[in-house]
Amino acid sequence: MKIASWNVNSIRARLEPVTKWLEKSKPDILLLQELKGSEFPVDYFKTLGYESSAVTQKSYNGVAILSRHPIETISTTLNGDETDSHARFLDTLIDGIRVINIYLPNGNPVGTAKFDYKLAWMDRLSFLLADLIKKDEPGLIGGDFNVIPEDVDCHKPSSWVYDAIFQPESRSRYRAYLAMGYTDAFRSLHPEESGKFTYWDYFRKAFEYNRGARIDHFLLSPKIASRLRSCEIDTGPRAEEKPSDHTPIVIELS
DNA sequence: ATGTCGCCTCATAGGCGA
Repeated sequence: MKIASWNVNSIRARLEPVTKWLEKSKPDILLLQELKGSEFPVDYFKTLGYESSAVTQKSYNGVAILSRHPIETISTTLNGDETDSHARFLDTLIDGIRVINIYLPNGNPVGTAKFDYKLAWMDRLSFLLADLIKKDEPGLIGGDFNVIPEDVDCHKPSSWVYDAIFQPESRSRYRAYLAMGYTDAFRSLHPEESGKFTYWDYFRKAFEYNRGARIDHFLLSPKIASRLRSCEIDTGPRAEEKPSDHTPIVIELS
């Protein structure tokens, strides 16, 4: 079972790259973030052989799951704040696995309500994660976490010190997820590797110089972690014309 | 501070979010 996650920075602008990548990589499941529009092309992906479930919003955010297997949508909102209307969360059941797609708030600039929202969102997510552990469910949470877990997960820590994705408050919450028993799929299989990123700025030839950050992750619940066979970052799409600023991360489960 | 995208509109330029 091959499962991938990709922040596409507008599904409309990225329809060709996504199609090309699906046909080449043939994942069973693809988690998409930053759809950036009210419409999701359900029928189009159906012609490519993928079922879909999407949570959309005008202009901003938006998450979707494509799957070759039937999708049971469990929830389109993250518990804990009735006033939160952002399209950032999609909880599903596919082939007996809880598949949760998140677009965690960026949180910049630090010191504003946006950063408070990010931290509150991370706290709300922790309750769901604790629940999955308690019920001993096979599940995974994938997506754009907007968190650089460790210094090795960016090209140069000093250039991120004022960024919300690098703040101690963001990173300690991410580490608390791991302390609960979740496995960071990429890091567990590549414990020492540096310079492996999923996101690079559009500016200043960041990709060419590999000045990026590892902020797109798969967290595996204890019940499913032993099934992890591989986790790789596919930098191919980032090198193409008109790319997203993120590139796909791919896991394989036995 | 800056750079570059993609979105939207009090729309073909500028603001917002990333």
